Amino acid sequence: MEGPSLIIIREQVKIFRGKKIISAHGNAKIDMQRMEGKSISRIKTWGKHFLLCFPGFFVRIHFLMFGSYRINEEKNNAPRLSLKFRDGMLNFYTCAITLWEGNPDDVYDWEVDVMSDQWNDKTALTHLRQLKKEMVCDVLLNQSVFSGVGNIIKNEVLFRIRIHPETKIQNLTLAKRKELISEARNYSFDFLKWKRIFQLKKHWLIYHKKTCPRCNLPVHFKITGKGKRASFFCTNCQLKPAKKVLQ
DNA sequence: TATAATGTTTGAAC
DNA sequence: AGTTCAAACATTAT
Repeated sequence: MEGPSLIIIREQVKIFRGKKIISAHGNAKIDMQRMEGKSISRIKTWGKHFLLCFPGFFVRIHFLMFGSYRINEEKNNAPRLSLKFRDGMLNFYTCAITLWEGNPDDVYDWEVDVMSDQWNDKTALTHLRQLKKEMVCDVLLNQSVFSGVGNIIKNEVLFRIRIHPETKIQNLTLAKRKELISEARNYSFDFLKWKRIFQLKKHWLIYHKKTCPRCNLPVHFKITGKGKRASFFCTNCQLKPAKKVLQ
Protein backbone atom coordinates (compact mmCIF):
# COMPACT_ATOMS: atom_id res chain seq x y z
CA MET A 1 0.00 0.00 0.00
CA GLU A 2 1.66 3.20 -1.19
CA GLY A 3 1.13 6.78 -0.02
CA PRO A 4 -1.57 7.84 -2.51
CA SER A 5 -3.81 4.93 -1.46
CA LEU A 6 -3.81 6.22 2.10
CA ILE A 7 -5.25 9.53 0.92
CA ILE A 8 -8.27 7.60 -0.35
CA ILE A 9 -8.60 5.69 2.93
CA ARG A 10 -8.36 8.96 4.85
CA GLU A 11 -11.24 10.38 2.84
CA GLN A 12 -13.37 7.29 3.37
CA VAL A 13 -12.68 7.16 7.12
CA LYS A 14 -13.43 10.88 7.53
CA ILE A 15 -17.04 10.02 8.45
CA PHE A 16 -15.74 8.80 11.81
CA ARG A 17 -13.93 12.01 12.71
CA GLY A 18 -15.33 13.36 15.99
CA LYS A 19 -17.25 10.11 16.55
CA LYS A 20 -17.06 8.35 19.87
CA ILE A 21 -15.62 4.83 19.99
CA ILE A 22 -18.05 2.56 21.81
CA SER A 23 -15.68 -0.41 21.81
CA ALA A 24 -12.24 -1.33 20.50
CA HIS A 25 -10.96 -4.88 20.10
CA GLY A 26 -8.63 -6.97 17.93
CA ASN A 27 -5.34 -8.87 18.05
CA ALA A 28 -3.04 -5.85 17.75
CA LYS A 29 -0.75 -5.67 20.77
CA ILE A 30 -1.88 -2.26 21.98
CA ASP A 31 -4.02 -1.08 24.89
CA MET A 32 -7.43 -1.19 23.24
CA GLN A 33 -9.23 0.30 26.25
CA ARG A 34 -7.27 3.49 25.75
CA MET A 35 -9.59 4.37 22.85
CA GLU A 36 -12.91 3.31 24.34
CA GLY A 37 -15.21 6.19 25.21
CA LYS A 38 -12.99 8.65 23.34
CA SER A 39 -13.61 10.43 20.04
CA ILE A 40 -11.26 10.48 17.05
CA SER A 41 -9.99 14.06 16.95
CA ARG A 42 -8.06 13.94 13.66
CA ILE A 43 -7.34 11.45 10.89
CA LYS A 44 -3.93 12.02 9.30
CA THR A 45 -1.45 10.33 7.02
CA TRP A 46 2.32 10.57 6.73
CA GLY A 47 3.50 8.60 3.74
CA LYS A 48 2.39 5.03 4.38
CA HIS A 49 1.42 5.75 7.99
CA PHE A 50 -2.31 6.04 8.69
CA LEU A 51 -2.93 7.94 11.91
CA LEU A 52 -5.99 7.96 14.15
CA CYS A 53 -5.48 10.82 16.58
CA PHE A 54 -6.86 11.29 20.09
CA PRO A 55 -6.06 13.97 22.66
CA GLY A 56 -2.59 13.11 23.95
CA PHE A 57 -1.92 10.01 21.82
CA PHE A 58 -2.38 8.50 18.37
CA VAL A 59 -2.68 5.07 16.80
CA ARG A 60 -0.39 4.36 13.84
CA ILE A 61 -1.54 1.84 11.25
CA HIS A 62 0.88 0.53 8.62
CA PHE A 63 -0.65 -1.69 5.93
CA LEU A 64 2.68 -3.18 4.78
CA MET A 65 2.21 -5.56 1.83
CA PHE A 66 -1.05 -7.27 2.72
CA GLY A 67 -2.94 -4.90 4.98
CA SER A 68 -6.61 -4.20 4.33
CA TYR A 69 -9.58 -2.41 5.88
CA ARG A 70 -13.36 -2.48 5.81
CA ILE A 71 -15.86 0.25 6.63
CA ASN A 72 -19.17 -0.96 8.05
CA GLU A 73 -18.42 -4.55 7.08
CA GLU A 74 -16.21 -7.42 8.23
CA LYS A 75 -13.86 -9.91 6.62
CA ASN A 76 -13.75 -13.56 7.66
CA ASN A 77 -10.38 -13.37 9.42
CA ALA A 78 -9.82 -11.77 12.82
CA PRO A 79 -9.20 -8.02 12.74
CA ARG A 80 -6.04 -6.45 14.13
CA LEU A 81 -8.27 -3.58 15.22
CA SER A 82 -12.03 -3.23 15.17
CA LEU A 83 -13.61 0.05 16.21
CA LYS A 84 -17.34 0.22 16.91
CA PHE A 85 -19.24 3.50 16.77
CA ARG A 86 -22.87 4.28 17.59
CA ASP A 87 -23.73 3.75 13.95
CA GLY A 88 -20.83 2.19 12.12
CA MET A 89 -17.64 0.19 12.38
CA LEU A 90 -14.08 0.42 11.14
CA ASN A 91 -11.94 -2.71 10.75
CA PHE A 92 -8.24 -3.17 10.01
CA TYR A 93 -6.63 -6.46 8.98
CA THR A 94 -3.04 -7.74 8.65
CA CYS A 95 -1.47 -4.40 9.39
CA ALA A 96 1.16 -3.25 11.90
CA ILE A 97 -0.49 -1.19 14.63
CA THR A 98 1.24 0.80 17.34
CA LEU A 99 0.08 3.38 19.88
CA TRP A 100 2.18 6.50 20.41
CA GLU A 101 2.08 9.12 23.13
CA GLY A 102 1.86 12.79 22.12
CA ASN A 103 0.91 14.46 18.86
CA PRO A 104 1.95 13.45 15.30
CA ASP A 105 3.24 17.00 14.72
CA ASP A 106 5.87 16.29 17.39
CA VAL A 107 7.38 13.33 15.53
CA TYR A 108 6.61 13.64 11.82
CA ASP A 109 8.33 15.84 9.28
CA TRP A 110 5.55 16.66 6.82
CA GLU A 111 8.05 18.18 4.36
CA VAL A 112 9.17 14.72 3.24
CA ASP A 113 5.67 13.29 2.65
CA VAL A 114 5.15 13.32 -1.13
CA MET A 115 1.37 13.68 -0.68
CA SER A 116 1.60 16.56 1.79
CA ASP A 117 0.99 20.18 0.83
CA GLN A 118 3.98 20.91 3.06
CA TRP A 119 6.28 18.91 0.72
CA ASN A 120 9.61 20.73 0.27
CA ASP A 121 11.76 20.32 -2.87
CA LYS A 122 14.74 21.99 -1.21
CA THR A 123 14.71 19.54 1.70
CA ALA A 124 14.64 16.63 -0.75
CA LEU A 125 17.57 18.09 -2.68
CA THR A 126 19.55 18.31 0.57
CA HIS A 127 18.76 14.67 1.35
CA LEU A 128 19.92 13.61 -2.11
CA ARG A 129 23.24 15.36 -1.57
CA GLN A 130 23.66 13.51 1.73
CA LEU A 131 22.89 10.17 0.05
CA LYS A 132 25.03 10.71 -3.06
CA LYS A 133 26.72 7.28 -2.74
CA GLU A 134 23.38 5.46 -2.85
CA MET A 135 21.58 4.12 -5.87
CA VAL A 136 18.48 6.00 -6.99
CA CYS A 137 16.34 2.84 -6.61
CA ASP A 138 17.15 2.75 -2.89
CA VAL A 139 16.77 6.49 -2.32
CA LEU A 140 13.31 6.63 -3.89
CA LEU A 141 12.18 3.96 -1.42
CA ASN A 142 13.83 5.71 1.52
CA GLN A 143 10.87 6.84 3.64
CA SER A 144 12.90 9.57 5.32
CA VAL A 145 13.41 11.19 1.90
CA PHE A 146 10.33 10.26 -0.16
CA SER A 147 7.76 9.20 2.43
CA GLY A 148 4.90 7.41 0.69
CA VAL A 149 6.84 6.23 -2.37
CA GLY A 150 6.62 2.48 -2.93
CA ASN A 151 7.89 0.07 -5.55
CA ILE A 152 5.28 0.90 -8.21
CA ILE A 153 5.95 4.63 -7.94
CA LYS A 154 9.72 3.99 -7.94
CA ASN A 155 9.62 2.07 -11.22
CA GLU A 156 7.24 4.44 -13.00
CA VAL A 157 9.15 7.56 -11.92
CA LEU A 158 12.47 6.15 -13.15
CA PHE A 159 10.92 5.25 -16.49
CA ARG A 160 9.39 8.70 -16.87
CA ILE A 161 12.68 10.48 -16.22
CA ARG A 162 14.65 7.89 -18.24
CA ILE A 163 17.05 6.90 -15.48
CA HIS A 164 18.39 3.41 -14.80
CA PRO A 165 17.46 2.24 -11.27
CA GLU A 166 21.08 1.45 -10.36
CA THR A 167 22.36 4.95 -11.09
CA LYS A 168 24.18 6.52 -8.16
CA ILE A 169 22.81 9.86 -7.00
CA GLN A 170 26.25 11.47 -7.41
CA ASN A 171 26.09 10.71 -11.14
CA LEU A 172 22.88 12.70 -11.62
CA THR A 173 23.15 16.31 -12.75
CA LEU A 174 21.39 18.93 -10.67
CA ALA A 175 18.72 19.20 -13.38
CA LYS A 176 18.16 15.43 -13.23
CA ARG A 177 17.98 15.41 -9.44
CA LYS A 178 15.36 18.15 -9.60
CA GLU A 179 13.45 16.14 -12.19
CA LEU A 180 13.58 13.09 -9.91
CA ILE A 181 12.13 15.10 -7.03
CA SER A 182 9.35 16.74 -9.03
CA GLU A 183 8.37 13.50 -10.75
CA ALA A 184 8.28 11.51 -7.49
CA ARG A 185 5.55 13.86 -6.32
CA ASN A 186 3.93 14.34 -9.72
CA TYR A 187 3.56 10.61 -10.43
CA SER A 188 2.23 10.07 -6.90
CA PHE A 189 -0.66 12.41 -7.69
CA ASP A 190 -1.25 10.67 -11.03
CA PHE A 191 -1.28 7.38 -9.07
CA LEU A 192 -3.97 8.87 -6.80
CA LYS A 193 -6.04 10.14 -9.73
CA TRP A 194 -5.95 6.76 -11.50
CA LYS A 195 -6.47 4.74 -8.32
CA ARG A 196 -9.66 6.68 -7.61
CA ILE A 197 -11.17 5.55 -10.92
CA PHE A 198 -9.73 1.99 -10.71
CA GLN A 199 -7.39 2.61 -13.65
CA LEU A 200 -4.01 2.42 -11.95
CA LYS A 201 -2.77 -0.78 -13.63
CA LYS A 202 -4.01 0.38 -16.99
CA HIS A 203 -1.59 3.31 -16.84
CA TRP A 204 1.52 1.36 -15.86
CA LEU A 205 4.19 2.03 -18.49
CA ILE A 206 7.02 -0.19 -17.20
CA TYR A 207 5.98 -1.92 -13.95
CA HIS A 208 5.36 -5.60 -14.80
CA LYS A 209 5.45 -4.80 -18.52
CA LYS A 210 7.06 -7.10 -21.09
CA THR A 211 8.03 -4.52 -23.71
CA CYS A 212 9.02 -0.88 -23.52
CA PRO A 213 6.18 1.41 -24.66
CA ARG A 214 8.75 3.84 -26.11
CA CYS A 215 11.02 1.59 -28.18
CA ASN A 216 9.28 -1.79 -28.04
CA LEU A 217 12.41 -3.61 -26.82
CA PRO A 218 12.07 -6.17 -23.99
CA VAL A 219 11.78 -4.77 -20.45
CA HIS A 220 14.52 -5.91 -18.05
CA PHE A 221 13.70 -7.34 -14.65
CA LYS A 222 16.25 -7.23 -11.86
CA ILE A 223 16.33 -7.26 -8.08
CA THR A 224 18.17 -4.03 -7.36
CA GLY A 225 19.82 -2.07 -4.57
CA LYS A 226 20.47 -2.66 -0.90
CA GLY A 227 16.73 -3.03 -0.48
CA LYS A 228 16.67 -5.92 -2.97
CA ARG A 229 13.42 -4.79 -4.59
CA ALA A 230 12.15 -5.58 -8.07
CA SER A 231 13.00 -3.16 -10.81
CA PHE A 232 11.54 -3.08 -14.31
CA PHE A 233 13.40 -0.94 -16.80
CA CYS A 234 14.40 -0.45 -20.42
CA THR A 235 18.18 -0.43 -20.95
CA ASN A 236 17.67 1.42 -24.21
CA CYS A 237 15.54 4.27 -22.85
CA GLN A 238 16.79 4.45 -19.25
CA LEU A 239 20.38 5.58 -19.05
CA LYS A 240 22.98 5.01 -16.37
CA PRO A 241 25.36 8.00 -16.45
CA ALA A 242 28.78 6.91 -15.17
CA LYS A 243 30.32 10.33 -14.66
CA LYS A 244 30.38 11.75 -11.17
CA VAL A 245 28.89 15.26 -11.18
CA LEU A 246 28.30 15.67 -7.45
CA GLN A 247 31.47 15.91 -5.36
C1' DT B 1 -0.20 -25.99 -5.44
C1' DA B 2 3.72 -23.08 -5.42
C1' DT B 3 4.91 -18.52 -6.09
C1' DA B 4 5.21 -13.70 -6.02
C1' DA B 5 3.79 -9.23 -4.49
C1' DT B 6 1.98 -1.83 -3.67
C1' DG B 7 6.89 -3.40 3.10
C1' DT B 8 9.12 -2.87 7.48
C1' DT B 9 11.13 -4.43 11.89
C1' DT B 10 14.00 -7.38 14.42
C1' DG B 11 17.83 -9.54 16.02
C1' DA B 12 21.68 -12.58 14.79
C1' DA B 13 26.09 -12.30 12.80
C1' DC B 14 30.11 -10.00 11.94
C1' DA C 1 29.77 -1.37 19.98
C1' DG C 2 28.13 -0.21 15.68
C1' DT C 3 26.73 -1.89 11.18
C1' DT C 4 24.66 -5.17 8.03
C1' DC C 5 21.51 -8.26 6.27
C1' DA C 6 18.56 -12.18 6.14
C1' DA C 7 14.58 -13.90 8.44
C1' DA C 8 10.15 -13.18 9.99
C1' DC C 9 5.56 -11.69 9.43
C1' DA C 10 1.28 -12.40 6.62
C1' DT C 11 -2.61 -12.60 2.47
C1' DT C 12 -4.34 -13.46 -1.88
C1' DA C 13 -4.39 -13.71 -6.84
C1' DT C 14 -2.29 -16.18 -10.51
